[in-house]
Amino acid sequence: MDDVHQTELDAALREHGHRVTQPRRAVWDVLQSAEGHLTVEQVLARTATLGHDIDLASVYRTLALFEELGLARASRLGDSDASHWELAHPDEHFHLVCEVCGEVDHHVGSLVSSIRGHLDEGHGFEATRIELVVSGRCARCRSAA
Amino acid sequence: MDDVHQTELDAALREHGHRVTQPRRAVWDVLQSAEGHLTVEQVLARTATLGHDIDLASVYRTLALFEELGLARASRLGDSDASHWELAHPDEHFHLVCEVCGEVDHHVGSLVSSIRGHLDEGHGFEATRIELVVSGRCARCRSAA
DNA sequence: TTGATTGCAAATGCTTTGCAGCCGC
DNA sequence: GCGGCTGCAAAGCATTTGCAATCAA
Repeated sequence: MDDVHQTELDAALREHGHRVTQPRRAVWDVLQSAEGHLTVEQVLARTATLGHDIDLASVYRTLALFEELGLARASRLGDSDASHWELAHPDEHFHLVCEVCGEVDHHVGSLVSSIRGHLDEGHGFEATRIELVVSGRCARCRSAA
Repeated sequence: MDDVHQTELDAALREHGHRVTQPRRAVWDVLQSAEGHLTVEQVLARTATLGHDIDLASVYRTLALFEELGLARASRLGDSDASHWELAHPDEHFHLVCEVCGEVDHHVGSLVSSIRGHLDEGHGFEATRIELVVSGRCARCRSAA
């Protein structure tokens, strides 16, 4: 698909002694072209659309590897049991989940990093991972009501 | 156990047309006397210690009811699959999970409400529920390293 | 009495794992 | 060729649900 992105994947895998395989390329492609969050099932479905016949277990294993390499991130959104995956964007953000329309919005801002700083200075807690999920009603659904 | 607390439970249940049953009293007792978070299995174990023989499914149903009534709250902490339950304290707080010692700390402060205000004013998003889980290393484990 | 609630057991849904064969290196 | 990866199927967990018996009101 996108050779530039594939090169990025290749480098990350090789750097840690992992092999570049077809399932890993396919999952990577899907994450690159996704506009938001995808469940594991959705990732599987999209690889199938691209003509790949990958096993569900491999998708799980691939996503776990990507997370370990810092390439992807999982979030528990809303009341769903399934994890939602996205590329690990360098900018810190959090999620706004609308309980009415179900839309998940990415909120980029200084909030997350200010939380980190606040904790480190005030309480000596070194934050490795900050997971912030806000549920409620988005502006559109509020005005529609 | 504590009659004052039981009265509180009775009122909340009756107000919504629910019955006051022995399993509900028992789960309520356990949550009251818990110093932190409990998994469903832990709640079950503690009711057993108190001499009650409750089914696991009933514990799930009871906790779900308590959440619906605003009496309890569930959180996904750390990398564990199981939900962790606690009483719904009126003050907003979030959780600091130490990846080294596993301790979960409650952090009370203005951070959560300031998040709510920020979202409402700046983006029209009405936050119903704010879930903030911070993973990292607590001060003690940092100095121990 | 009467219907909400429980216990029991089976089912569900997401995720993980064991293992033999395959493929990247 | 070697060893990491994959596909397949089965297992593992947390959680939910159907249903008959039970118990609060």
